[in-house]
Amino acid sequence: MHHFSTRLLNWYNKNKRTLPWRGHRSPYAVWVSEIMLQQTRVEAVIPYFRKWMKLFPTVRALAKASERDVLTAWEGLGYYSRARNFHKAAKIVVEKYGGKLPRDVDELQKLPGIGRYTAGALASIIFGMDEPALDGNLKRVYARLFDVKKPVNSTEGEKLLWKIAHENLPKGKAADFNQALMDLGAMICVPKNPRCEVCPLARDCKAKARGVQHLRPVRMAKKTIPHHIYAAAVIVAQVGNLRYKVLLAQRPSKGLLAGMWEFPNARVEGDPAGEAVSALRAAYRLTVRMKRGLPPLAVVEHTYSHFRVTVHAFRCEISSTTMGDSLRWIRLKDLDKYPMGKVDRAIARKIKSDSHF
DNA sequence: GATCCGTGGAT
DNA sequence: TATCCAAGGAT
Repeated sequence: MHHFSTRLLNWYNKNKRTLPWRGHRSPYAVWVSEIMLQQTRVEAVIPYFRKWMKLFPTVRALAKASERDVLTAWEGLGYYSRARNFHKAAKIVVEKYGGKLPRDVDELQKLPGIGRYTAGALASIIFGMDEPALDGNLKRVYARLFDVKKPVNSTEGEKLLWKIAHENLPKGKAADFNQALMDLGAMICVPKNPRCEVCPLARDCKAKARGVQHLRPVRMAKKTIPHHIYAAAVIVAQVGNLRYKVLLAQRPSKGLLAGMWEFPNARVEGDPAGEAVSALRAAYRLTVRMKRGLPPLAVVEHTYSHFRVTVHAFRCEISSTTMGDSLRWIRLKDLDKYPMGKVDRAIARKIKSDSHF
């Protein structure tokens, strides 16, 4: 009985996905891909990867870029701290390592945005080092292959899976092996309805032998997410002939959508139209005025990781301002230069397409 | 060590 | 429509 890695690597040679960062000569390109792929699907990453490599082709180019340009390039990808950490790490690599990634998993892991998985992935894929890289795909595949009953998102389960990953790593072949398991997890050993009929490792799979592949991996239940309603103020003022400016607010440097720009908004409990003015006034100390009976300019629903929002964007005016530091007038045509989350970008697009402006 | 951090595709 | 969950890391 051969080890399953032989069958896996044969399958990989014939069936591996062709991805923009594969076979790339630049270690930096692999680094870009690994950061973007954290908790993010390949299809979502590909267009961002191409754009990023044009904007910031090298570590040095990234290190020299402004944070706003970095965040704007990341806009829409989510988990924006990845962009900030990557930017910081690029600067460190340029200053401390002469622009080259260290060939050492512990040193790699010290860089912001690089944890245990990414360090292993970079070490194996870039340098061919014998390091496992346990991501969501490998956890699922291993949980089935070895019929792991411990929850994969528990401390005990993770510890066991890393042990399995170390023990099964074929020496000298970690780069292909790690990526092969990722491709297998993405194409064959998928979360729901795994395609065991065409799986090269079906004969090795303990969960399948016991007919419980659908019950693996075991995962600890997550709590249900709350739903909140927000009222956002779209405050537009005319600057000149056919020229307008919009009032935007910059979010705090920590927490959700840290540092991103948004339309001034406040949480409301019930009827958004009825509570908007007082909520916005309390939140921003602006004297806001809203035309009565006017429907929202846009209603946007969105789910974040841990809660859901419905945002009603109202046309508002301000009669007097004691503008806080976070508030700023932005010319309508410059709206794209200010990185926003999905909800506020949707509102921004709505305004720009509005024939009134 | 549990919680927070975005978005979108699949089912 | 609602739920799951991704090439995880930081706090």
